[in-house]
Amino acid sequence: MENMNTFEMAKVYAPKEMEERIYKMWEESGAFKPKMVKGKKPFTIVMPPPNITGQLHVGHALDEMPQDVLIRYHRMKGDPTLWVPGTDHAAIATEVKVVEALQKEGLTKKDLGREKFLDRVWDWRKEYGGRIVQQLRKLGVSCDWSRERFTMDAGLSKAVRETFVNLYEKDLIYQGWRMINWCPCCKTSISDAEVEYEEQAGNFWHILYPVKETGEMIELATTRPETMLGDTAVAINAEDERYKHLHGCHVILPLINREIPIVLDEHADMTKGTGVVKITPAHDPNDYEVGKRHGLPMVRVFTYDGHMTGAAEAKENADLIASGRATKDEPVVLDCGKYAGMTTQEARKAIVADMTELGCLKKVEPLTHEVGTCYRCHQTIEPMVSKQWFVKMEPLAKPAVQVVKEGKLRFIPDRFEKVYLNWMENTRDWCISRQLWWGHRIPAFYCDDCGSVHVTREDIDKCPNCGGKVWQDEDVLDTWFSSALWPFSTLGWPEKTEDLAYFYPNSVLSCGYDIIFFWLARMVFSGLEQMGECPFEVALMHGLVRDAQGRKMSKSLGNGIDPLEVIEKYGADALRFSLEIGVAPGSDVRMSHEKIETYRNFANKIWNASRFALMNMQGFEPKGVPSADKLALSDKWMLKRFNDIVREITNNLESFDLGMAATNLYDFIWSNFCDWYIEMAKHELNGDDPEAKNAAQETLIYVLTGLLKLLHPYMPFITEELYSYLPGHEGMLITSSWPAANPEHDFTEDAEQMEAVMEIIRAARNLRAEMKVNASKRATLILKPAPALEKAFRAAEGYFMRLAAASNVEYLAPDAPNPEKSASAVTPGASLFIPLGELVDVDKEIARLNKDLKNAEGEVSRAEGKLNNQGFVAKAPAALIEQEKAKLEKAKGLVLSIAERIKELESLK
RNA sequence: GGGGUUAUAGCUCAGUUGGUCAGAGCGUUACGUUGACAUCGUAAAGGUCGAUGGUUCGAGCCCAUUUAACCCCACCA
Repeated sequence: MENMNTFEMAKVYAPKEMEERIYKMWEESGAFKPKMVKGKKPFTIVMPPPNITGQLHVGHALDEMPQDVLIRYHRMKGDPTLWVPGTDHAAIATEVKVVEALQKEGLTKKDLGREKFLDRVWDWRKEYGGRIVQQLRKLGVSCDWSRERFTMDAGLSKAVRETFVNLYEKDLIYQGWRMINWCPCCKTSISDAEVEYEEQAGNFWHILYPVKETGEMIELATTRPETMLGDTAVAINAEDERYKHLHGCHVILPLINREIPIVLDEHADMTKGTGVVKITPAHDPNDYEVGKRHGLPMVRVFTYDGHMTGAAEAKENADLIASGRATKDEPVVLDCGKYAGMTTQEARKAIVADMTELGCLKKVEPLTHEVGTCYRCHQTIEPMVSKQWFVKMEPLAKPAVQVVKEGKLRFIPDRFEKVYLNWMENTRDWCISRQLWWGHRIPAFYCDDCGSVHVTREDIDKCPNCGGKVWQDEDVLDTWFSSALWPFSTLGWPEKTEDLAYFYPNSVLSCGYDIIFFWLARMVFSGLEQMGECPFEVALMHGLVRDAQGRKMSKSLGNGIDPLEVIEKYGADALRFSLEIGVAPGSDVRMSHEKIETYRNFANKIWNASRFALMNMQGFEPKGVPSADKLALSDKWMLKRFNDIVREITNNLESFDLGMAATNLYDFIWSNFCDWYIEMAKHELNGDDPEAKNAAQETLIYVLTGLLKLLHPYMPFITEELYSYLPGHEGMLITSSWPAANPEHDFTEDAEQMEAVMEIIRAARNLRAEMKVNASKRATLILKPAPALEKAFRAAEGYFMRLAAASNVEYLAPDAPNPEKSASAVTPGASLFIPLGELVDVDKEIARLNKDLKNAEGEVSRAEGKLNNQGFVAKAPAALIEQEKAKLEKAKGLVLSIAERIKELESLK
């Protein structure tokens, strides 16, 4: 490919035109597909599948970044690298969207019926499901789209079914009546993990129940008076002296005059309130347990859509019991009479009013308490007793705890290990059935004739026992049940595919810490159970995106950042970099347009640095690696520093310090490469020594090529584009090889000399700035160098002239008198003088030098203190002591030189 | 109630196993357009690393106590 004429390169980097073109080139070239090599360890990540309902938001961008960085790094390293993308059917979220769409047409789910409704969801999916996947491409994700999966596609549905049947056969899935979390808004059960607790203002209602045997009133407190109609006991503690006389007595429930027993139970805490607690087994998890201990009846008073039950529900329930299809575990439904049909909130008001009228309300005490809400719709959760399917967690959790304790699964940062273990060690059975239509239908078939239940891999229509007609369970599975299988279901399981054998277990799983319980934990035990191996070795956690003030981004606050808009304006690379740079693993990221702009500017910097390099390549044929003999001091310094940064970035990536690697790259490219090296190289490039020029060209291209490679995982588009312009490039950057440090370029000594030169340049600039010398006014730079460095300084004259505005450089012997009327400074490598004639004010000169002297003296006393400390000398490592000694010598020398200079100036006064 | 995170320059944050008189970006100030880049350059100002005590020759980093903010988990009637 011919080198691009640099005149065609725009002065300003314009991402918009190139990103789409480059992405298309990558995708069509097959660069995203792994090169499977037998015996070579692959690097695999599965992408957390975004919901098909999703619109790309900046949280997705943050989610993809660490993955794409690692994937691109490993691909360049030469590992067989696979990143599997896909989408999640998102049972509730999607169903809600489609129901809403129907509502606009005046239709309900029931109007359509199950089959037609599902057709509508698939239509919806066809229309919108691909949207998020197209949007992800704009971020530059380099996943293998040919392996894209969907949690509801045929293969994954098979995996779900296989898993369900496996667990059922092992007795790890069971069906039963249990206390579950019910969302009256979504009208489905949800798992414990899906309940979010919110602090809410509420009341403590102190109410009075009359005791039948003694006629006295006992006081108890409740936060939910509307549940009292479902009370089937009152509990006191057996040890409670206050109530010993009530053992065996009963109370008459006001409002409905139901007689219920007073039971003795440890749940009643003597130290809390009055020590008396009402027991509503059908609507409170604690009371449910108490009820089971005492064989109390369960009375349900709420409907599944959040109203008080009435005659209709009660009759239905009675019929069910009469038909024998209800079990003893099923609550009896109460006709709540005058309260029937009220919402629970309305009932609360009415019941409190009626109790007040009866004189049964003693007092109301305001309090704030944690209320469970649904993570989807944020409505209050009602605990209900309901027949559901559960995964038995204890046997599954055990190995999932083990793998972490044995270090087979490592969390980054490791504090999340504790979060994970705490959950895994205490988790309760997982309620997996959902009263929805969109999702994987539970493969359980019921025979009404013989009452048997059959869980099968293939659908059946006849009862295997009696040949009677069977019907399938109406419910579907929790959407997380299918995503729990993602690391192996996407590779073809339960089929024994080549992909599965090669890419399982995965290498890394990266996700936000907010889905550790929903997803990560469940993948671990599912992988262990179905595959016998932990699904990944490393769990790399990231945080949440916040706005500039640290608030969560939300629609209501309007503080969101639209990634598509940002990409349009600043480019995907700028967005990507701003999400990664300086972010410690697992911590939240603040985002703002200003921040993204900063890294757009960085992209522009690289663009222009490359433009500069290309402008200076006329007639240049790169040989690949610069050889030592013709290299200038600055070239050697650059090559040495490049070695350093290659090692540093590689180490950082290996240890998952992605934010650190980005910071290092930013600093290195801007400061070392652009501000220093390019500026110095201009001397050779514009000089009349063709060999020196060639060496600078060689170095410039070598280092620039390497830097583009190092930066590529973070800023894939601009680096790919620039790489294509470089002389000597081959193929695409995305599939090029990761740079390695070249030991022949470890020019340590030359680099030190260069640093001494740089120090003089800084000092000279400082002097000029302080003396307010116009930048365009050149002046003689007089050096009194340390003898060992004079040669290096003479070689660096061009840099002094170019970077320190020196008109010429003169040298003084160590014992020569210092020039008069000069601004001066002292560096370890040399004293420098800039004769500025009348501009020099001796008093100011002395003042400034005194400041420097003070600093140097401070350093001397610090180093001396250290070296005089017996403990330090005895215990510190030898290298450190040597270093300290060297520093002391240096500082002492400085003190002497500065003091001498001051003395000299004093005498001039 | 249990667990966790954070506290470093005006703002946002780095600082990897304790060892170069504490770093960056933005902001501020002063200069500056000499053909890569004003989406830029040069220089400067600015911090007793939340507080107290301890371990150590040596602490921003380790330990204890403490203050403040935030987060997660938990069935507190």
